[in-house]
Amino acid sequence: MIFNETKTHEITVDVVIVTLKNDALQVLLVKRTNEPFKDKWAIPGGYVRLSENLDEAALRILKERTNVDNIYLEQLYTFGDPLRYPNARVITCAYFALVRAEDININTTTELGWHKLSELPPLAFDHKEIIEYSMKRTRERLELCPVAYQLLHEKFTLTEMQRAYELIMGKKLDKRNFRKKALATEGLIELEEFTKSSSKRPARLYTFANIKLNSKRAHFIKKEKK
Amino acid sequence: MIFNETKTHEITVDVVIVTLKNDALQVLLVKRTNEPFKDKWAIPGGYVRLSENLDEAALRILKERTNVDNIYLEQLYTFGDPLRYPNARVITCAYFALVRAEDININTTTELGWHKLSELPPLAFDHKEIIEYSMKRTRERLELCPVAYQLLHEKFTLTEMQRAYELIMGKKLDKRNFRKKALATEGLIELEEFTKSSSKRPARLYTFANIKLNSKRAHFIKKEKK
DNA sequence: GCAAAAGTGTTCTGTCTACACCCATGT
DNA sequence: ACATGGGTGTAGACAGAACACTTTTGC
Repeated sequence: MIFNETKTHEITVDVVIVTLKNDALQVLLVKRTNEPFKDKWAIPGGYVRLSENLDEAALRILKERTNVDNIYLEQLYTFGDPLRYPNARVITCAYFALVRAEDININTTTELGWHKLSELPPLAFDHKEIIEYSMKRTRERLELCPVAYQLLHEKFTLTEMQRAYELIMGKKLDKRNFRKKALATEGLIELEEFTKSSSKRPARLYTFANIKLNSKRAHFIKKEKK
Repeated sequence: MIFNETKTHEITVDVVIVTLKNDALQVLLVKRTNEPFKDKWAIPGGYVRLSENLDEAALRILKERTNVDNIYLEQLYTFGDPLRYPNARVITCAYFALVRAEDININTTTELGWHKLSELPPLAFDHKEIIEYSMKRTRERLELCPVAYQLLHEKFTLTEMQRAYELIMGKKLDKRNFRKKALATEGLIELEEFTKSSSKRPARLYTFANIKLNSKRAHFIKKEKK
């Protein structure tokens, strides 16, 4: 270890929290009340405490902002450009979480709220880059395992699940192919319940068992009828 | 930003440098001369300078230790357990590099040298975990694009390439299937040169064009005979 | 009875796997 | 001539893509 000029480095954790709301992917942003970037929007973040590891810091910050825990949360990437933070050297470890809109109980105010990914306001720091990178990684991840269920209600229809996939992947999917693949996904449980929609044919509801999300590939296991 | 207890955080970059040498994957280690972990081996690392970003820090440290540049280098993961570094809070951003043994010109001494991944000495800090994680990620990556060529000479035989894959993946591969896939890989160039081996049938040599390594998948493009 | 979303199979194409023999060279 | 590694093809299984009509309900 040769150099010793680290005294003014600081390290933060920033968390990209994405949900599905009003048929759009939305990210939780806070409006900054101080310089730098006063009045710009930013993803929630905070300093890492000495007593906690990075995962714990991300979970704590997420909990503080959204009151959500026990969710899919992944370290994304560490951003350390010297100029990313004006007048200081702040290195940030970015985390990413997909959450159910219904699990979140925040008072959305003028300083805290959901913003559609397609209509982002001006963002502080390099947070636009962090959000874009997180969606890229989510797309790659979604091809390997069905993380999108984190966005859905506990019970959901296949059409809702398909819509979540389409929003993340940014393209339309074939209904029959999607359902074939979805039904073969490990952990998907077919319920004997149906939507009681205001009109239209009722749709069967499904739920997800707790499955390992880091499985190499969504495996194809036939489920038996009850 | 709520907390402000970061004064004693320090941030380093550690680089896992792997090469192929004597028919084995080997990692470059330095012997620590100071406490903590005096006389244990460690992967090369150093403090991030205020003026450089994390990639630059990793490249600089790699250059200092190995005199190699212009290589495949990827940020792996940031390790920030409070107890990973005794008596200090040092968060490290781990990088990973595959290098050609022939490109490296280090004086291997009792304090610096290659160690087989299969016979690692006792390591300092959490460096064993970092090395294991880096190999796991390399395996995943290798399924998507032919990064193993970074380990090979500029001109190589398909058997050499296959051996590199087998060492990384940790399993035997079928010769005919491997060659079929390798020959279809984008960027592979078939040369009109052959090994002049001491005995045995000469083997055709190949080389790699500079290709984008982050392509989604090794594409299959037929190459024409010269 | 009609509007609207739910639900359902087959064909085709391409990739992956498994597998055994002949070839070219040096000695 | 033989030992050694170099080099080649095919058949079967499986996954992904394309594609259209019937069913069920509320109104």
